[in-house]
Amino acid sequence: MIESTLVSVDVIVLRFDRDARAVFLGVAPRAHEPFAGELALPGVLLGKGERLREATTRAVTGKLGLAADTVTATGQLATFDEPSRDPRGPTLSIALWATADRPTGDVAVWARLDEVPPLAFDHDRIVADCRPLLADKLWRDVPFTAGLLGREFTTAQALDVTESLTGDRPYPANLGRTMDRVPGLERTSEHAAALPKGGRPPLVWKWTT
Amino acid sequence: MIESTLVSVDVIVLRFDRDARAVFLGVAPRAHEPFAGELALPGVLLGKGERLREATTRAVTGKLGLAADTVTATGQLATFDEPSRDPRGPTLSIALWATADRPTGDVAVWARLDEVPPLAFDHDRIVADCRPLLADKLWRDVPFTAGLLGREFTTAQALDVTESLTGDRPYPANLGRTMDRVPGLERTSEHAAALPKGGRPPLVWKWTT
DNA sequence: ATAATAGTGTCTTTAAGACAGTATCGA
DNA sequence: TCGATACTGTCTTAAAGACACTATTAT
Repeated sequence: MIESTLVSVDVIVLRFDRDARAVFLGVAPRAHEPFAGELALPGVLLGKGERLREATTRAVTGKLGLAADTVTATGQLATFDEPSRDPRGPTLSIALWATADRPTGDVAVWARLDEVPPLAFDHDRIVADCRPLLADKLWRDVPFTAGLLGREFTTAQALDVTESLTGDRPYPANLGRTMDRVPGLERTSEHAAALPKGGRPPLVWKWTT
Repeated sequence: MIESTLVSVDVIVLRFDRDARAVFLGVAPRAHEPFAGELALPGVLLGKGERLREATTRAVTGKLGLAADTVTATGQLATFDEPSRDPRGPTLSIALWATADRPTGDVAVWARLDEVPPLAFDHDRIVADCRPLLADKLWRDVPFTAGLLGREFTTAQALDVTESLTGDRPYPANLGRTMDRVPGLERTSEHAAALPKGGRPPLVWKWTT
């Protein structure tokens, strides 16, 4: 029998903050060596027979301290196999994404996706490599998009999320047409609450499912 | 220490047969239980510290009997974590793709991609789930496309590959414009050898790298 | 010449991008 | 009313799709 590589699961947890109008990445200082005290993606070793989905929840609750029901969706990104990525020995890292709807707990540090601080292990590289994959999922991967934006949102919020993920802000009218083509997404005639600074109250988009 | 899941690597090996004008999937009858004698994707257990690229080559040479230098490119597809996928116990399967340029050895069975026979384990599902990912790589992932088509090819061959992967055959003129936009691909003014049945000799496309 | 295959030019459709102009709120 | 925000309609550009037509070969 071949001696097997350990498999770790590292999670890119995203949360859209409606007040800050930006998408944030959840990281946490490491409790143990190596890299004790340094910020890192939440990650755990995959147990025997454990599903990736379970390990994702375990990482997000255990390492970030989020409540399990704040995780709205999860999925795969890519696998990193550089043998020297962990000083303790060769491990495979499966990068996954998760979306959270509110910042429960007090361990997590939330960093704007466009200002991610240096991270432990090869996590900088994981984030850098996965960013285009995440940007590509927006408006194409429905669970991801719905997980990030929530059940109801306005065009302005959709613009904020798009800007955080892709780095550029589309014209509202054009994004509206893109959203019209997203299956399961519906432009309602409901008005959201008016904004603090005044201005026309925006219409609400909803998922039909 | 948590007991770790075993990691296997299963490879979708693709080869374009210019005579048969179609893309073929490389599979082989299993030598041992479980599923002895049944066709399966070439797969191996990932060794400790082994790179995915090495394991891919090991699977393709060991299980399909191909010479190592027939593999023209490799890459990742997705991870399958169903715990009951292997009757011997829970294993994670990382699905990878590889392209081969000729059918060396005598173990491999080459099945047309549109007529894949039933396979062992959950390999039917792996192939089914990965087919859209493969179709998406064509003309977008340059190493994949070049690995499949080879250094030089004609428009007719590009049409054949596209049809095998996507299930529908574009108009030659339109595919030509798509190829004009592929970085590193060049429309030459060289003519390929005339065809057996007559007809105008086609022009040759080449990779500049 | 004819069958067979390859390549070119153009029209149509769809999606993305860019704006000007209009609408609706709070103060 | 004015500043601030939201929505609508239209023009432009780029890509994909669909063909009619022309070109070059073997027989």
